[in-house]
Order: sequence, then C-alpha cells, then structure tokens
Amino acid sequence: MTRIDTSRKILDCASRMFAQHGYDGTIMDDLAEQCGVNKASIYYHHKDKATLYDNALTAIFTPIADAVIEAVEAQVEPVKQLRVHIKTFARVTADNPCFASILMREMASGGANMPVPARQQMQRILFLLMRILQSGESQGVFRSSDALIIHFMIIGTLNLFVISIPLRQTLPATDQLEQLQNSNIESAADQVATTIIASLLVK
Amino acid sequence: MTRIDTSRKILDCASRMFAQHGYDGTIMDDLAEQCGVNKASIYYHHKDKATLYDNALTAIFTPIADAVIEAVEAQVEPVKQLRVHIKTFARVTADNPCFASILMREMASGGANMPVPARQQMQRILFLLMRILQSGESQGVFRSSDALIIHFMIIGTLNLFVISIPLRQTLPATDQLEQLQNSNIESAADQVATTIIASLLVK
Amino acid sequence: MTRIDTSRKILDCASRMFAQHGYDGTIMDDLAEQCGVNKASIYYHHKDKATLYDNALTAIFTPIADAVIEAVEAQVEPVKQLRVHIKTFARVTADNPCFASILMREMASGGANMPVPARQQMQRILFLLMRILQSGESQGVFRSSDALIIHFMIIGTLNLFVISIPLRQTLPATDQLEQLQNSNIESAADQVATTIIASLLVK
Amino acid sequence: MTRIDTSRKILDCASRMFAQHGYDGTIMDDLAEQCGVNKASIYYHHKDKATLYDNALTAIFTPIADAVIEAVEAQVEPVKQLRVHIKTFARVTADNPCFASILMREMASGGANMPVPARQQMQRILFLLMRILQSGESQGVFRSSDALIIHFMIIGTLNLFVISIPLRQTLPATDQLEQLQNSNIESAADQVATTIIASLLVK
DNA sequence: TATGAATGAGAATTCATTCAT
DNA sequence: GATGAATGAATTCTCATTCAT
Repeated sequence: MTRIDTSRKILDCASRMFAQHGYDGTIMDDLAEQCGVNKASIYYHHKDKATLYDNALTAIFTPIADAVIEAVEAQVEPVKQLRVHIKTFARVTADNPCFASILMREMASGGANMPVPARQQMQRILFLLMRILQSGESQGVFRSSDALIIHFMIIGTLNLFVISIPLRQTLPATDQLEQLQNSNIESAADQVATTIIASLLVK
Repeated sequence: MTRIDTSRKILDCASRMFAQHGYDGTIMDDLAEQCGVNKASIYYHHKDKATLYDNALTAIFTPIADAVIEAVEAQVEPVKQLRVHIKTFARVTADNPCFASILMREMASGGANMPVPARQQMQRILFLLMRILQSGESQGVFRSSDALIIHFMIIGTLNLFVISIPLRQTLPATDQLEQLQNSNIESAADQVATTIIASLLVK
Repeated sequence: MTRIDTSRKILDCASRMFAQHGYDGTIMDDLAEQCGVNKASIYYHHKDKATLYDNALTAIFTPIADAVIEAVEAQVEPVKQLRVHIKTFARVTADNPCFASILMREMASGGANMPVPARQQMQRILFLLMRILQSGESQGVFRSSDALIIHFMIIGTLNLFVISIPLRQTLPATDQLEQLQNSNIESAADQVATTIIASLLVK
Repeated sequence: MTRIDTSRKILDCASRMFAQHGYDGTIMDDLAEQCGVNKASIYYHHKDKATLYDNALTAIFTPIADAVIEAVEAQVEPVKQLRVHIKTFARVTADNPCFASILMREMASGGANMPVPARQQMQRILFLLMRILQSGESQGVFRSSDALIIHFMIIGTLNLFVISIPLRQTLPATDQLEQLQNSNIESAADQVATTIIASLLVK
C-alpha cells in the first residue's frame, strides 16, 4: 500500500472518530484498530494526535469551502447566489457528516483549539455570505441585515439537521415524532433558504 | 461549608468545565483545583464523573425548559407564543452559556451519551414548539411546516450566537468584522423570531 | 507512610538506578518495582522523570559539597586543607557510590544535561580547591599550579576507584590481579593526597 | 558508495553518538539521520544496535591500546616508559574524544555491559602499566606502589580533561575561571606524568 | 545495496477512583 | 466532611527491528 493510501485511510478514519467522540474522546488505540493499521503507523504518517487532528480538519473543511465558493461564483444575482450558497452548503455537509459534528464541537469550545486552516475555511464561507448580502443590498434587492446571524442560521440549522439524521432514524416512530422522519436535507435546505430569503427581500 | 454549598459549587464549576472542554476533556484534578476543593471531596458529593455529568446537565437543562414553557403558557395566540418561545429560549440560553456548549457537543455525539433527564428537557421544548405550530395551523394562522427544522433553526442559530459571544469579543475589529460585534442576543432573537414567523404566516 | 518517607524512598532508589543505568537506561516501571511503590506514586511525588533526576542529583551532590567545605574550613594550613579536602571527598564519595557514577556519566555527556543545582555543587568544590591552592601559593608553601587538573586528578582518580569497588570484588583472583583487591578507599585517598601534595610543595 | 565506506561512516557516526548520549540514549533513527543513511541500511551493515556498539567500541579502543603499547615498547627505562605511557595515552585520547566519554560511561555502569574486546584493550593498558611499575621497582627506581590507583589517576584525570575541553570552551570567561581555559592536553599530560613519577621515584 | 513503510514491544505519563486518617 | 497519598487501568508516544521493493 502506498504512503498516500495509508495516510489517507488514517485521515478518513480519524475524521469519523473525531466527529463522533471529539478530540479527547478519540483513543489512538481504537483508531488504529478501526483503520486496520498498526498504531505506530499513525505516528509514522502524522507525528502526533494534535497534528492528525489538524490534518483531518483541514482535509474536511477545505473542500467544503471550495465547493460553496465555486457554486456561488457561478451565479450573478444575489438572490440566486444566496440560495445556491445555502443549498450547496447543505449538500456538501450532508455528504460528509463529520464536518457538522466537528464544527459544532469546535464552536462549543469557543473555537479556542480549532486549527488555523480550518478556521480560515469557515471565514471564507462567512465572508462570501457577507459579499452576497452587501451586493444584494447595494442592488436594492435585500434589506440591511446582520450577516453573522444569517451565517449562524444557515450553519446552525443545517448542521443540526445533518447531525440528527442518524439519531432520527433510530427513534421509535411514535405518532408524535412520525412527521419528523420524513424530511430530507434537500427540503430542509429549501426551507432554510426560502425562509431567509423571504425575510431579506425588500417588499 | 455546608454539604449543599460544596456540592453546588462543584456542580457549577463542573458545568463550566464540561461546557468548555467536553466530558472527556474535563479532568477531575483540574476540576478540583478550579473548584478549590479536594479531589476526594468531589467523589464524596457526586459518586463519579458520569454521575456528576448527569447532575450538572439536569441542573442546567431543567430550568431552561421550565422557563420556556412557563413563558409560552402565559400567552394564548400562536404567533405571540412562538415569539415568546424563541425570545425566552434566547434569554435563558444567554444567561447560562454552558447550556449551548453542552447541547452542541451532545448533538455532535449524536446524543448517544446524553443523560436521559437532559434529553427529556429538550423534548419538552420540542413538543411545546410542535403544539404551538399545530395550534397556529389549526387556527389558520400558520402554514403547514416542519417543526423539527424550525426547532433546529431556533436552537442552532441562537446557540451558535451565544457560544460565539466570547469569541467575537476577542476578534480584532477589522472593517469587515466590525458590524458583527454590535449585535446582542435580544436583537438576534428578534431577528430569528421575525424571520421564522414571517415564513410561517399565511399571506 | 508519610509523604516524606515515600518521596525519599523513591529518591534513594532512583539515585541507585540512575547511577547504575544512566538516565535513559532507567525505566520508570523498574524503578517503581524496585521502590515497592506504584508507578503513579512516583509521578505524584516527582512530576516526571527529568524532575526526579534533578531532585535525585541535588540530593546527592549537595551534602557532598557541604561535607567537603565544612571539613576544609575546620583547617587553617593549606597543606592540611588540601589533604582534608581530598580525604573528605574520598570518604563521602565512598559513602554514596551513586555520586561517582552519576558524575562520570554527566561529564561524559559534556555536562550538557546536568541540572544546574548539581553543577553548582561541583563548582563549589572546585572553587574551594582554587582558594586552597591560591592561599598555599601566597603563603609560599605551594608552587603555582593548574587547579583544574588537580581537581580532575582528585575526582577522576577517586571516582574511578569508588566505581570499581564492586567490579574488583567480582573479579577472579588471578595472580596478576590479586594485589588490586587489597586497597581500600582510605589508602587510595592517602596516596592521591600524598602524590598531589608532594608535587605541589616548594622544595 | 562502497560497502566499506558506508559501514565505516555508520561506525564513526555511531561512535560519536554513543559517546555523547550513551548506549540507551542513542536512538537509531537519529543515528540514521546524522549519518545520512537510511535506517534499514544500518541494519544491513551491522546486525543490530548491540553489535554496532560492540563494533564501534572495538574500533575505538584497539588503536588506543596499540598506540600506547607501541610507544612504550620503544623505550627501555621505566621512568621514560611511564612518561611515554601517560603522554601517549593523553595524545590518542585527545585525538578521539569518543573514547573518554564511552570509557567513563562504561566504568559508571560497573563495566557490566562493556563488550569483551573493549574490556581486553583496557586490560592491555593496565597490564602494560603494571609491567612498567614492576620493572622500575625491581630496578630500584620506583617505590612499591598500587598500579590500579595509578591507572585510575592517569585515566581518570586525562579522560576528564579531554571530556571537559568542549565544556570549558563554552564557559563564560570570568576572572575566576579564566586560568582554566589555557591549559592544553600536552601540558596536562606533562603535569600528570611529572606528579606521578615524582611520587614514585625512590628519593 | 538502498529505502519508504510497517510493526510489536515497550516506556513515559495521565487519570478516575479509592484509601486512611 | 475534608484531605494527602496511593493505585490500576488506560493512553499517548517511542523505538529497535523487519519487510517489500
């Protein structure tokens, strides 16, 4: 097996474990077992646990920011840009559920330990949103708004939605909870986008 | 110092540490030092770490659900109920920032380890929201909607907002970020409430 | 058992192991077993291996320098001072053979890792010797000399002698080696003292 | 690079590392990096760490004993022999400072782990000294003496001197220490030889 | 011969918990 | 109730050695 393969395999496996158990709750022995590699191999490829964490986060966060930015830049109208921003974020987040868990944990820690590269990716997404809103505002399409709250609305809502997917699937289907099982990420993203855009549009 | 005092002091301190570092990241030695009590005293008062965690979460989650329910039940109109629901949740969350951090972490873990009492408090809040939405729907005020997404919208948005308060205060005040510093929890809750209600109202 | 007892027991045992196996060759597991204490107890009392090493060296080196200085200061004549210096050093070194081994190892490493407190004790001994030689010189008793070489002569010779005591006792008593077994530290110190003083005395 | 070159390069590098860090403190990874060879190459050339250590010590100790013996055998008078013995030992020790460090460490360990070939070289030197002293004694030139102490005096003093050369060069040149910087191995050997011979000569 | 990758056996350190007073 | 000391079970990380090419 080539270096790239093993290193990548470790990274993927580590991402899942960091997402599920957090940094402190992830045990290197368990990781090695899950990966099917020797414990020392992890250290051969990734120096130490902290570095592995950094590497994993960078590998997760970067393509997400890239995808959102690329999709938005293919649009010109602020309304469409905002909708694409939200829907693309929802889609890539759903594709890699590790992202949502890790981001939520890092935010819970106050972002104090978030590796700089990962933090920068989040800033790229936030700044992109700010540009969309400002551009919509200067075109007279959007009302003045607080970008950070909208950022949190998008991320908070959709991350919780993605995170809760496995949880909801194991819930007993009581009458009261039945309706909750139906929604999927697409419709959730639609609803979030529609809600936010509706509140922004100049009547 | 009375038993109650010491026990309470430990609980408060533990809440803060669990919020900041998570369950696995909270070290009993550090907790003892932060509390200013002997490590063995923690065990005298709280059996073990898992029990202490349960106790802390119950102490945090219960009054929050209580406050939201009480405030909502003082209202009769669904629109007002929903607004009060959101604003009360925002206020009590801001009053005890531990709640947001711990909830985010627990959701990131898929809720797998969340103590039952704490989980029940979250369900009380969710079920309250469902009743509000259904009542509004049956009165012809609200459109049909997905309660879970709205739940996530409220919790995700406001929790991230509360969690990010200390973070934002340490950010350098660049032009680009300046506007982000101004918002407070009141106006954030207003914006969330207005946005959600606007999207629900039958035009 | 009181804290002092356990801490001291660990220190004594560690000194012996550091002397015999060196810093890198001393295994904390073995040390715990030799001491008859739990491994974690070592860390409870001494933070980590490096600190334990520092503590052990300080505990070994300080009384040795103290004893030499005290004995020398009870004398007034340089010749007697020098003889007492050498004989006292020999006696205390023989009393605690760890000292010689550790000092030899540290010198072999270039003193790079020797804890500052231990190094200072060696400097106290060297400076004392320099004062003796200078005082003898200014009184016209001693010829001019190189203090460092005399320092090395004392320490190197007597340390090797002390270190080799157990080695010699296990040697097969061949004809050729037989005579080597007889000498003791007292006579060795005498011979060193006599040799050095003879070479220093103004004829 | 030829087999011989690589093997030799590893041996030289290993000698330096064993001298500086000891057997246990020498890490094969570091050695490979210092040598500029792949770690597996070390094993291709030298079986394992213990064998490499044996090889290194044999390569260091043998020429030293050879040189001392050859130089002494060129002399006939015991006094001259003894002086040549000391001065040659000093010179070859200074030429390869690894020797002194390794010997000091091995003596500190009680010689327990010293490879047999290296130990034999030290015995050749000691037996040579014994022959010189006995010959001087039977010729009525030397008084009766303890060869082992004289052996230790030579080795201990000069080894410490050689070992401390780099240390002394980094010392701050205070008034008190200034004089220590001046001496070189030649004069140190002279002083040792003169001192020892003076104490041996029948008056 | 040379080398990147892999690994089993350790070794240092941590941590939740308990004990004795 | 409180506390210094003790400890067994992890947990992170290291290191000599081997493998495959």
